[in-house]
Amino acid sequence: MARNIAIKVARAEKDMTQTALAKAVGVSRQTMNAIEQGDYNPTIKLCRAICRVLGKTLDELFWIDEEPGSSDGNSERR
Amino acid sequence: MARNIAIKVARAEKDMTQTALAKAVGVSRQTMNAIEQGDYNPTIKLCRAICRVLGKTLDELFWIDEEPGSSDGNSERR
DNA sequence: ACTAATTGTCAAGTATATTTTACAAATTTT
DNA sequence: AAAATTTGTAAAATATACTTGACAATTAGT
Repeated sequence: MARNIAIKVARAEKDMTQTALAKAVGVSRQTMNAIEQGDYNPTIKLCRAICRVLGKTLDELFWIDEEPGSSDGNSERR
Repeated sequence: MARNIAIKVARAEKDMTQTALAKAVGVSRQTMNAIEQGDYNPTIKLCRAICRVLGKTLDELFWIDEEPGSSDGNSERR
């Protein structure tokens, strides 16, 4: 997939470790790591939890970062 | 959980049936229905697909609509 | 009122998100 | 440069998202 750098940045802003974020969000450290690594496809419930802890919106943390197919680098949506 | 009315509305705006949306998004009709019904917790990948087809953002379709716990009616976030 | 289409729901199965344990890189601290 | 913390990765087990098939309830069309 594609690595989620937005989370890494937001985490850095809050000075949290992956382990800390994982705990705050109620999920295993490996799961958090895998998400940042882009190795999968979390549940929206988990995404919301991450957003709440990091103080970001879904669009900020989970929009772009993957879904091939569209192929052109257009950043338009809606 | 809580019914997702935003999707129902957005679907109406596009004059699409649940079946049509399900097909457009590559998922079964029952799954789309269950999501509108709030009976679960889709994958973010699926949420993105729905947003693309309906021309809405993640925040517009998938933010509020559940997560108990907070209990007060405060709509603040971030 | 009748018919057809759409929506709500259930049960059993399959696919995949998430956990646990465990270890090797890499980074930070002393 | 050694020790300690953090991060990347893997395999096996468990929980849950999603499918398929089938049927009742509701809504829209005639």
